[in-house]
Amino acid sequence: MTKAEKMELFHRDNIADTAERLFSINGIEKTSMDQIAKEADYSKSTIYVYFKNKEEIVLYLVLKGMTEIKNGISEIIDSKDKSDEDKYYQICQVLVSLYDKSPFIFSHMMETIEMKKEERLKVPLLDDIYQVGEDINEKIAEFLKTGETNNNFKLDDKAEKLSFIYWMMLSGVIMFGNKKSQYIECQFKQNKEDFLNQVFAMMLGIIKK
Amino acid sequence: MTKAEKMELFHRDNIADTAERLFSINGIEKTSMDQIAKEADYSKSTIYVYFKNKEEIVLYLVLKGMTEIKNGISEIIDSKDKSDEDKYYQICQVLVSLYDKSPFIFSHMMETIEMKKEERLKVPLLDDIYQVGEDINEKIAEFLKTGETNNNFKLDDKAEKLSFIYWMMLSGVIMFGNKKSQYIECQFKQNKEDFLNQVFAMMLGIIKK
Amino acid sequence: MTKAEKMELFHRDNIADTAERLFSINGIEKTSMDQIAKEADYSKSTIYVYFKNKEEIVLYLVLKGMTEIKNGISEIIDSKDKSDEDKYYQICQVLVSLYDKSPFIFSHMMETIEMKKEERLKVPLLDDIYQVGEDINEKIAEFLKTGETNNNFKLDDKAEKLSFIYWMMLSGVIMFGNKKSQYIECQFKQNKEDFLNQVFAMMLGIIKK
Amino acid sequence: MTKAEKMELFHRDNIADTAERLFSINGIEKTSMDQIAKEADYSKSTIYVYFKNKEEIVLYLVLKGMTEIKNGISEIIDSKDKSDEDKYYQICQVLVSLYDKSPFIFSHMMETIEMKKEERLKVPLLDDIYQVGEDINEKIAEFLKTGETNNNFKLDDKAEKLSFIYWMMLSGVIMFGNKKSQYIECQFKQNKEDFLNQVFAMMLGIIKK
DNA sequence: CATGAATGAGGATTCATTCAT
DNA sequence: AATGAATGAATCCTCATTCAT
Repeated sequence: MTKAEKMELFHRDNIADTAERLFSINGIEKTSMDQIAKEADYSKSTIYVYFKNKEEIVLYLVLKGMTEIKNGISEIIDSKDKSDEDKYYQICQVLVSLYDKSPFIFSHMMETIEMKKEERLKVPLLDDIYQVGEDINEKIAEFLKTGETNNNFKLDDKAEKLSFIYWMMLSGVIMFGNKKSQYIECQFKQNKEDFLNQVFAMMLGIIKK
Repeated sequence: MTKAEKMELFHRDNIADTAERLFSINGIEKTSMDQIAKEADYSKSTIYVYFKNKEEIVLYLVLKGMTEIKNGISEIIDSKDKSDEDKYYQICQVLVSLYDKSPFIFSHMMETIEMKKEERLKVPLLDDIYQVGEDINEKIAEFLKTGETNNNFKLDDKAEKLSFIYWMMLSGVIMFGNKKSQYIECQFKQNKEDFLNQVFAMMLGIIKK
Repeated sequence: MTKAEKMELFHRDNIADTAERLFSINGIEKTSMDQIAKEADYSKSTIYVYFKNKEEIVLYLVLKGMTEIKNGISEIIDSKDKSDEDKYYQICQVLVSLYDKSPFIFSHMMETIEMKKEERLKVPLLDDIYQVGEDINEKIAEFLKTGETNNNFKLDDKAEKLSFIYWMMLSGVIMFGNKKSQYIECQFKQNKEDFLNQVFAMMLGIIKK
Repeated sequence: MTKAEKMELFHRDNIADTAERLFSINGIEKTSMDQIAKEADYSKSTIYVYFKNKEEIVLYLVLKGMTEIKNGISEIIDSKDKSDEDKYYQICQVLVSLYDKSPFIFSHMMETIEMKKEERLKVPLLDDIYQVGEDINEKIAEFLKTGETNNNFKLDDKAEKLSFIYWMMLSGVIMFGNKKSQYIECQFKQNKEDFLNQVFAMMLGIIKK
C-alpha cells in the first residue's frame, strides 16, 4: 500500500465514519451531503473526490459492516473452545451489535439483491457486498453442518438454505425487535435484549436436537 | 351512509388506490403528490381536499391493509371446519397476499410505534392503526390459546407474547423473502411461495406439539 | 328594510364578525377563507354569496370600524357637558378601543388612498370608506374650530389640515404603541395605557392655549 | 477582508439590493424568491446560498437601513456647526430619505419587538437590529439632553423616553404622510415634503423652549 | 338560496451534483 | 489534491375563487 493509497483510505474512512454516525441518528434520506461534509470537516466537493455519490458512501459502509459481521462470526465459528449453542448465541450478538451501531445497514441488507453479476459490477462495491453476503452464508452453513456432525443440530434441508433462512429470520427479528422496543417494554415488561434472546432461543429450537 | 359520504369515500379510495399502486412500485418517498394526482386524474389540489397530506394517504392505506388482515385472519380463525394447522398456514397466506398487493405497508408495520396514546391521537388514523394492530395480536393470541386447548400447540410463554413474536417473524420473513425472491430462485431452485411455506412450516415447529 | 334585506344583513354581519375576530388574532393574510367559513359555520361558497372576495370582507369591516369611530367621536364632540380637553382624551380613547378590537383596521387606515372617485367606485365600499374618513376629518375639524372659538385651542393652520395631522399622529402612535407595548413596559416601567395617555397629552400641547 | 469575503458581500448586496427594489414596489409578501432570483440574475438556489431564507433578506435590509439611519443621525448630532433646530430637521430628513428608498423597512420597524434576548439570538440578525435600534434611541436621547443643556429644549420626561416617543411619532408620521401623499396634495394643495416639514415643526414645538 | 366540488397558480425550501480553478 | 461557487430539478403544500346544481 503506497502512501497515497493510505491517505485515500484515511480520508474515505474519515468521511464514511461521519456518515455512519449521521445515518444512524437521522437515517440515510434525512442526512444531507452538506451535513456529512460539515461534520467531517471537508468541503462538500471533497466528499465527491472520495465517493462518487451518496449511495457509494452507503455501500461502502454496508460492505464494511458486513465484513465486520463476516469476521466476527468467522472468529466465533472457528474458535475451538465453545459449544455450538454458545456459538449460536454469539453469532446473534454480533448482529445485535451491528444493529446498535449502524441500524441503516440492516435496512440495506433487507433490500433486493441484483442477481446478474454484470449488473452488479456496474455499481462500485455492489458485487463485493454480494460476495461477502455469500461468504457469511457459507460460513454459517459450515457452522450448521459442523453442528450436525457434532450431533447438536438436526438439519431438515441443505445447510446453505437453512443458513439463509436463519439469516433472514435473525435480521428481521433484530430489526423488528429494535423498532418495537418501546412496545415490547410496555406490553411485556421485558427489555429488548431479554426479549430478543428469548426469540433467538425459540429459533434455535428449530434445529436443536 | 349518505350519497355525499359515498362520493367522498369513492374519491378517497380512487386516490388511495392509485397511491397504493405507485407506492408499491416506487416506494413512498419516491412517489410525489404530483404523480398521484396525475395518475389518479385529479388536480393536485383536489388530492388535498380528500387527504390532509401525503402521510394521511399512507396511513389510510396502512389502516385499510391492516384491517383487511384483521378481517382475513379473524374469518379463518373463527371458521369451524379447519384444523389448527390449516388455519396457521392460511393466516400466513393472508400476510403473503397483502405483501403482494401492498409491500410498503409492511415497511410501515415494521416502523417504530408511538406508545403515548395522546401523541397518537394528534395524527389522524394513527391510533386506529394501533388499535387494529392490537386486535390482530389478540386474535392470533386467541388462536394460539385455542390451539393449546385443542392439544395441538404447546406454548412456552403467554399467548399474547408468542402472538407478537410470530407476527414479527412472519412479517420479517415475508418481507425478506419477497425482496430476495430472485436470490432464492437462483440459489435454491425454488420459487418464493414454496420457500416461504417451508419457512412457515419450520416456524410452526416451534409451537407444534 | 325588507325581510330579505334583513336576512342578508344578518348573514353579512355574521360572517364579518367572525372574520374580524380571526383577522385580529392572526392577521388578514394568515386568515384563510376556509377558516372564516368554518368558524362562521357557513360553506365556503356561501361566503362568496355575501362578499365578492376576501378584500370586500376587509373593506366591510373597515367601513364598519370607521363608522363606529365617526359615531363615537361625533357623540363625544356633540355632547354639551364636557370640556374640550376631556373631549380630546375621549376621542383618543375611541381610537384606542378600536385598535384593541380590530387592530387590522389601523393597518388599512394607514394604506394609500385612491383619490380618483371613479376608481374608488370600481371597488365596492371603497368610496364609502373614503366618505366616512372625510366625515371624521370634518368632525374633528369642527371640534378644533369650536375649541378655538372657546379660546381653548390655538390653531396655526386650517382646522381641516390640523385635523388630518392629528388623525395621522394618533393612528401612528396608537399602532406603534401597541406593537411596542412590551418594549415600553420593559424599558420605561409603564403600561401601554399610561404611556399612550402621556403621548396624547404631549400632542395636545401643540394646540392647547 | 479576504477576496472571498468581498465576493460574498458583493453577491449578498447584489441580491439584497434587488430584493429591496422589489420589496419597495410590491411589498415583501408579494415578492417571491423566484422574482428576486430572476431579477438579480441568479438561480433560485443560489439565493439560498447567500441567504438562509426570505426573512433573512428582509432582516439584512432592515439592519442595513437602520444602520444607515444610525450613522446618518450620529453624524448630524455630532457635527459642531449646526444649531439644535437644524439638527432636528436634518434627522427628520434622514428618516424621510430612508422611507423614499425602502418604505418596507418602516413597516418592519413598526412591528412587534422580541424582548427576550435569547429568543432574538435564535434568528440571525434580529439581535443586531435590536441593538442598532437601541443605539439610535440613545443617540437621539443624547441629542435631546444636549439640547436641554444648551437651553434650546425643555424635556418633561427622561430623554430616553422622549427619544422613543419622537421616534414613534416620526416613523408613524412619515409612513402615513407618504401613503397619503396624494390625499395631502389634493386636499391641502401642498406637496408631501412641505407638509411633513410642517408636521415636524409642530412636533418640535413640543420640546422647544 | 346555499353549497359541494374542483382547481390553477403559485411559493418557499431542499439537495445531490458538477465544474472550473 | 481540494474546493468554492452555482444550480437544476424536485417536492410538499396553500388558498382564493369559480361553477354547476
